[in-house]
Amino acid sequence: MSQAHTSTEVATQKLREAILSGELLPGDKLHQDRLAEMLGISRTPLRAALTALAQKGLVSYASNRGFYVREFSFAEVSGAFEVRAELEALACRLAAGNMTDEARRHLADLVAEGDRLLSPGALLPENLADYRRMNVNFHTAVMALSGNAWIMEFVQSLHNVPAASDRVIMWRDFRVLERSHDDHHRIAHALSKGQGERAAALMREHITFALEHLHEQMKLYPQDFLRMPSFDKPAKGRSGQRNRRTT
Amino acid sequence: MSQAHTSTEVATQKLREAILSGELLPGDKLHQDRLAEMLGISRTPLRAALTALAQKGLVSYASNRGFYVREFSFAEVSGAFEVRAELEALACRLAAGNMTDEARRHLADLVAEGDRLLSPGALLPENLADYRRMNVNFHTAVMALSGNAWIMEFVQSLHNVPAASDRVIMWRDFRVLERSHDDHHRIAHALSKGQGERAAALMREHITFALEHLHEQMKLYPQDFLRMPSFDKPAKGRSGQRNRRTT
DNA sequence: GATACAGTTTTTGGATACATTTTATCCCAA
DNA sequence: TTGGGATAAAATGTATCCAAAAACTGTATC
Repeated sequence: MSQAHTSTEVATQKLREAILSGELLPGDKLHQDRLAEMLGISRTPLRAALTALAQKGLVSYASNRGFYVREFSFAEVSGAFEVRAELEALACRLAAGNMTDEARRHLADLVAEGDRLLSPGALLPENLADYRRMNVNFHTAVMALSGNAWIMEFVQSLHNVPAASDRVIMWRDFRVLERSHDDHHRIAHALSKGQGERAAALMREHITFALEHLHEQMKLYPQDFLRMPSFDKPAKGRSGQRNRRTT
Repeated sequence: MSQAHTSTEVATQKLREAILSGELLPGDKLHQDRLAEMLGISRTPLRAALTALAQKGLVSYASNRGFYVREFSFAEVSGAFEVRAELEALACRLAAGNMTDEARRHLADLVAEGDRLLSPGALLPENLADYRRMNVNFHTAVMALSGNAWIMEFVQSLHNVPAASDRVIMWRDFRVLERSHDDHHRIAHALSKGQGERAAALMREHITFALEHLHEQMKLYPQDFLRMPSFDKPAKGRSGQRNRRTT
């Protein structure tokens, strides 16, 4: 499947992965020479990749000063949820008018898969990745059904914000997980019946609740979020320089 | 005041202007050698600029095939309005809780300026630019007051879509202009009183109406939109190759 | 007359080299 | 000791050069 990709694209993808996976931490300086050598390419395609990621909001850039892994304030994370809630609610409103039998089936399948993954009464570690994928697919499916490509594009951007992503699953509290998945049930149900406003309201609540839960989790288990944006710092602080050389 | 800008940034800005002003038309091929020579820079910073603009959605890119000025379908333009309506409505809801006396005064000033510009009973050609600026400033001010930077960022992106921009003023029908400006009055009023939902509803209608009006204008004066996205074509058509060499 | 094909030309992608700016170091003076 | 400033070192921004890929052109063939 991987074919004829240009080095710039490969580098962009690798850097994106490294940032989203936490291999590169917010605030890290992105030295061009070192990174280029690590990736086995010259600085030209690397800079192209960095430029692209900067526009996409994953890295920050200052003239003559270079690129850094972007840091997000808690306000930005919180704001990302607000906007996501609104955009995905809009997606529901639009999707309700575009429902086909195939679409209904697709959503039902995703919901059923979630049921299956939660049926043991807990989210087993080996099911975490699948659940995550299912969750992403569900939200993506709704946005695709909306027929408005901007929604998908912007929500994708917001997924670059750590902790604001669908990828982040709060697996500690099973009750919360069940409730969240039940939202999916109800959203799929409402959409299938063409009830756009109802689905929109559910989706808005679904995402708003996720933010609230995230907030609580951050208070309960702050250590889980240490590798995340500068949550503890009030605004803009230079994060401690770490020596990372894990080839 | 403008100094110390890197040539990449200058090129990015110039290209953006050229595209948004219509100097470069959707579908135009962006030859690297020629553009670099025109701008008086080498291909390296030019490519950085193009890469940035590609991520921002102003130009499209295909590997080994180069950059083109992006073309938008009518569905995309229409979708841009939908999302804008939702995002700016959200901005109103949030801004209502952040109103200060200074903010109230700022909005009132902008509204008053609009009154002044419309007072002759028509939008005079020499006032067009000022009215445009006022309009942009009003919407920007509301988004800034929301305190959510994502809203501003995404709406800015949508302004890259031709005809979906605040810059585009429908000046033909003065009645419509008056009505639109009256919306500003009411939005500012509602916000000043902290009535977020009311302001949001007004803003949503304000923008939805703009789309509807655009649609009508396109039917009435199609020639005004010939230089715009491929509106007349159903989906993706190669726009006729024009020979443009107006140095 | 249209189409497929091969060779040429053009254009893009990437590597390297150079120029400019920023940052770090060190010395000296207050 | 601390501050300032000159100098050195490093990193970034840009230009140029080379390789690979695409597009173009003309010819031959059906």
